[in-house]
Amino acid sequence: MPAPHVVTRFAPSPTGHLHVGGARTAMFCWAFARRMQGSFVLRIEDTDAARSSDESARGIMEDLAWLGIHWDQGPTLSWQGKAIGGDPYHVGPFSQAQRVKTHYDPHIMMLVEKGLAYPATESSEELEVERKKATAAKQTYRYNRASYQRIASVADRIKLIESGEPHVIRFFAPSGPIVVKDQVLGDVKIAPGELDDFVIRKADGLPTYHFAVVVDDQTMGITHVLRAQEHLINTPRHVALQQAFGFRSPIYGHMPLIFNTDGSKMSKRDKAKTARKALADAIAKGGDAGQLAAKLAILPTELDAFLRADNDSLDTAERIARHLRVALPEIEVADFREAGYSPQAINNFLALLGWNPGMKLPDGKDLERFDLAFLSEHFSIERIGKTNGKFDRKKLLSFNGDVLSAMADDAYFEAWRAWATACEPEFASKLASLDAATRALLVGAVKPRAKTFREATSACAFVFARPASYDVAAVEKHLRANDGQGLTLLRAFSGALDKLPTFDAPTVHTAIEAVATAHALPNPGALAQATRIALTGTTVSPGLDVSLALLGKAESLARIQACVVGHN
RNA sequence: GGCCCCGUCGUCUAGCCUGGUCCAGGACACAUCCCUUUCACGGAUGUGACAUGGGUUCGAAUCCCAUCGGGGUCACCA
Repeated sequence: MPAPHVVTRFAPSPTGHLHVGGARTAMFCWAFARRMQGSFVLRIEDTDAARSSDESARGIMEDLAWLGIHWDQGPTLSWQGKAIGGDPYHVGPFSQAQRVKTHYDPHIMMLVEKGLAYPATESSEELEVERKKATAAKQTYRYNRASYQRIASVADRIKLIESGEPHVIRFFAPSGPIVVKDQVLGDVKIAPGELDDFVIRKADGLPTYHFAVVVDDQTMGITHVLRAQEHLINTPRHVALQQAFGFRSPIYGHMPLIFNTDGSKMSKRDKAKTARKALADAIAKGGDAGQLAAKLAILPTELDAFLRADNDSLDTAERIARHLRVALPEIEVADFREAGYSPQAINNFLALLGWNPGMKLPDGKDLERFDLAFLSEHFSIERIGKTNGKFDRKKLLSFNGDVLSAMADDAYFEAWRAWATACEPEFASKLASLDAATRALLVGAVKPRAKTFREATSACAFVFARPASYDVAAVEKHLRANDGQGLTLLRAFSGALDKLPTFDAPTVHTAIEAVATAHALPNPGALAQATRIALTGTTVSPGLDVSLALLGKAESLARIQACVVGHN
């Protein structure tokens, strides 16, 4: 099989979940490969042995698969009965840790033999001292090539490398200027002397990112590198290495970064921050820290440390959030997945953050809503923007609401159930137990008032559970006021409902109006609100007729009865 | 601080390359109104931006320069 003329890659390091920024990078790489009828590679950059894990590599792959961003080459993942990945061009393996002896070491030795790389024996601590000195003197630190000068011959260098004495390998940086050809930003020139002799192999024998990337991009035939702008500054190093080897440089495109709306970095620590604030508020309102710790099953000292921001434990944050019922911000793709977002909305929103099709709809409005299929036909590097973006959750939420409400009722129900099966198993079994008519009624009730599946779930929670308590202010206003008018109406309504031969929404609707008219109400509002309180404990619910029909006659009457008795 | 990147409504952006059709268009958010038995959905309307200052030009959001502002990066992390 001849190699395709366009090969892109997404190369995450498996040190956590897939970040939304990473998801966007992957999507653009995927889309460009599709558009050019090329190939898309997934490569796992696990050269940081301490922080990498197979578990997170697998999580990243699952998130990508869930988003619909499927790779043509890379580690294989079986997903919904299909296999994603594989090695059709025999360029694997796709985990860098597995390429050390076969790929990196030989290439490193080539450079050493050419005099373009050399072992260096300074310890990290020694270098740190030098760095601090330079900073104190307001100078830019650059490695001084001491080891290069000290061991001047290639033969001696090889001897040192083979001796087992601790060392790193450094690359002898070229003295000329480096130009990075970037299709998003234009040519970026780096002056001579800006590059120092960076490390290409660490003391543990693993290559650094800079080195592995260059060798892998070459050996995997990568033609286009799309990545975040934070890597721009690294690119001259990669170009310098490519030139040392005589490799052709791929075409680069550095994409703008994504931040929180307040301009801060979107990171996992945001979850800890949110939880910490909630905790501080709870304590300020008179909550006892010791009791809280006990309820959370956390050591008081631990909780205290968290509160003082001595640590950002995710586990602690999640316990606090669950207990205090606050929502932690979604940061990673997995978070959005659990919150009941649809992949299509996430892809659409992310694609628009830094790219734009630049097309108009027939009515003159901008074309903004599209899916992966559209991207695979229309994506272009030229239309990637240059300015950093802020992640506006409200817009994503709005997109998600639109995607969900555009789904046919059956499809909606199936997607909802699939989400619940993965994220809310108890609720999933409740959904599964419903008959077809009730399902349709439920979807109709919930779809327009929920922007995520999690919201849909809480919007219909009342169907599956009687009110645990009644909203005090609402009871005062809608049941007790006017000499208990609400309670009187409830009794009358209960009698009317009891006499209904059938209990579907239209029949119930007629009954509501009949009772309202009989009591000379200007509109059914007073009756409706009283009934809502009886059914849900609050004044918020789907349409009252639908809510009653959903509960059924017996359950509706029981709740009204319980409410009336409880408030006499 | 050095080096590099960027600067259009609160946010994401269209327009910029190829100056006039832009007293700058769309989307989300916000506000008001309509619909309505609540909350939503839906419909209508509105508020709101070319960072600043100089050039070039008959004409500049669009070209040039400077200033200011934001960001990235300065590891044996990626």
